[in-house]
Amino acid sequence: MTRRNDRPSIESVAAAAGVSPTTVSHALSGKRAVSAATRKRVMEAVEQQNYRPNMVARGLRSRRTQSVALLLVDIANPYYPALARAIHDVLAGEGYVSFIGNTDGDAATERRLLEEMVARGVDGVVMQPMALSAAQVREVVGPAMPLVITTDEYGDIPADSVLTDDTRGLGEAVDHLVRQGIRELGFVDGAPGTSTDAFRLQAFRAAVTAAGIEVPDRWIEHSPFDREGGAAATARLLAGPDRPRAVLCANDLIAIGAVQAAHAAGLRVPEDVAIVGFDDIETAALVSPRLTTVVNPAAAVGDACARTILWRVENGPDVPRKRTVLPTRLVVRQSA
Amino acid sequence: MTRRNDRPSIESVAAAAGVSPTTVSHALSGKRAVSAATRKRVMEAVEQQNYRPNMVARGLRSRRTQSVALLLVDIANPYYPALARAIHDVLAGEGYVSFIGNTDGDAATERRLLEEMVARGVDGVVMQPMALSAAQVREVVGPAMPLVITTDEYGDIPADSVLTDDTRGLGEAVDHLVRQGIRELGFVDGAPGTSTDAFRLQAFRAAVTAAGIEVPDRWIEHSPFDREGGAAATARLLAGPDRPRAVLCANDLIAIGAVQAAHAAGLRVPEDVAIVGFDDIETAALVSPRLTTVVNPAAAVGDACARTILWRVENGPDVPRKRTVLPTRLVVRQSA
DNA sequence: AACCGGACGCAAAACGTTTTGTATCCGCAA
DNA sequence: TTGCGGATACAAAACGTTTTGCGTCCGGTT
Repeated sequence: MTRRNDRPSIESVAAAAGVSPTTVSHALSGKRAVSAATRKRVMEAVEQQNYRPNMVARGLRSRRTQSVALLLVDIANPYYPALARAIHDVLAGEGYVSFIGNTDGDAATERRLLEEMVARGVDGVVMQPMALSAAQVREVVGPAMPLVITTDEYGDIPADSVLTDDTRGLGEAVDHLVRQGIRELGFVDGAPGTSTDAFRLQAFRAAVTAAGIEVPDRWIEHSPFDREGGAAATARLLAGPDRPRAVLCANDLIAIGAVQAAHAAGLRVPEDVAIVGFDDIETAALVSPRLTTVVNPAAAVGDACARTILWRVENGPDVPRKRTVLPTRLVVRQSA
Repeated sequence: MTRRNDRPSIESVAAAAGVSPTTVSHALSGKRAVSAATRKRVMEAVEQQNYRPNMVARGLRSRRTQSVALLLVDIANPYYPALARAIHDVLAGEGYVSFIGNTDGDAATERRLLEEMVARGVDGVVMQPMALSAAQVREVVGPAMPLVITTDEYGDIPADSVLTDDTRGLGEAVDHLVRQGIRELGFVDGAPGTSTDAFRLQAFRAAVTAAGIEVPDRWIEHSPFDREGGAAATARLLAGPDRPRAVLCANDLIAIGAVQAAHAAGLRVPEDVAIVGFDDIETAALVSPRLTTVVNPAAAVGDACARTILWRVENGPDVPRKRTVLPTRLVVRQSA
């Protein structure tokens, strides 16, 4: 009596090939030598029964699940899909499979999702922590878990990281504006308390300082990372009697809102106020005026994350930490 | 000597609580009665050791992994993130975790990813098959696997399904055009051979027939589901001496390309040629002219997929199949 | 007093692999 | 001839749970 609705097991393959399960395992994994003739018989049995090893059993015994967790703030945010896609592609190429989770930048959710992933025995975690510090993340995943994070922090980060050099692209943007004689710059940052935002604002400050420009605090606004927020924040920025001649934004959605706010205020873009975005999501090239923006190389970031996690899985926790920083650059279109 | 770097096991919890592992399991799962006093001791031990059950061991024994696979064509396509997000949200609320995979609409990839997921013991699969038929998908996942698919087929589908009533929204679009006296309609369909495309074209034909309109074959074009393809296909459509007065598109990216092609041909939108999209991705409301389009309720689809898969997991393979069809509707903006 | 059934807890098997220790065989060198 | 080492294969343990079959205890009924 065969078990109903069941996939072939290593045992059934072994029986068909006239060998022990051990030998099948070795024939498939190559961990120990198996004679060519035996291997051939095994492979035929595998083929004929269409055997695929049960990965959960394998995972239990070998402590490798061939899976990694991808924990993003919000997959629906237009920046992430390209990143997720790139990660998925290189992982899939190596036989890994991806879990995905949306944290919403909430500490409790970040923690819960991390625990859920650890409990499932993922081989590694790629995460964009917002509420938790890298150290806190490290604590919940344990000291040996391969971990790459995409947000920067001061000091030593107990994980591998892949980052973007936001200051560089923002510097190009500031230069671009200055060359047009524009020195009155505003900035609409993301919501405070998130970690990206602090660093993007900091990058702006660095870029601006490098250009020898002073930006008054009243020209720095905060907004959620979406269009509505960007419109509202920009409206505030433009309401005062001395308004900036250009506003740089922490992401493209905010920038698109900024353009709308400028239009609503009867201002022309870029003639009256120049707007520059950040990320270069697909929409940026499609809105009107087409958005001048700093390109954040999402696919390259994803690619680097995936390669880094695989490298760490391969090499274990003791090899020194890797920190990858990818350049950003300005793409000039119409809005500035 | 404790094992190095190891999480607490059910055994260590049992020891701390002074009971057997069996009792801990029952205390946690509630499968058998445990006295209040014992349960309390167990819970305290769990708390104190911060015990989380190893899901891969649990999965091996119980054959439930609390995970589902989400197999989409391409997460980077702007329509999918909202869908993925909705699915993720309801699943996460029930303690499930999501695998994600991009099939690219390729038969071999669809098959490989499905097998990979099955091997990992997912509790269910939500998939948008493009190259494989539902029957083929069913065959690789086995007869008992909960399966919901989001593409329609003729005849009986061996899976639960959640679909959109594309004909309805397209009908609204046709009516909208007819009311403006426009009866010369073109259609830019997706790439032939994919399953969505066939059904969207069919929906267009149904809508058009219902309105008593005849559409000549030369006004029907095919294109990949992206902007470049849409522009090229529309250029072909508008090149002839008798061009349609309106072109409906199989998705918004194609429609955005169509607008560009119209502009490139020196035509005004919508005065010379009206353009209507499909999906209502976020970009649709941001391009210029703002796109009139059929809204495809991605979040609602995702929500329904997730609820359906959970329902099926709950109820087993024997309860009758469920088929959910969600309405689509026209949103009128500027392009038509 | 004997019986019964429910509540409670434990031991052992099972899930499907990988891993490790060991046995056998064979050829070749001493 | 003996001894030895490599090649090959197998048996058994292990991974960390859930599940199942029993046993014991207890209170209430006959």
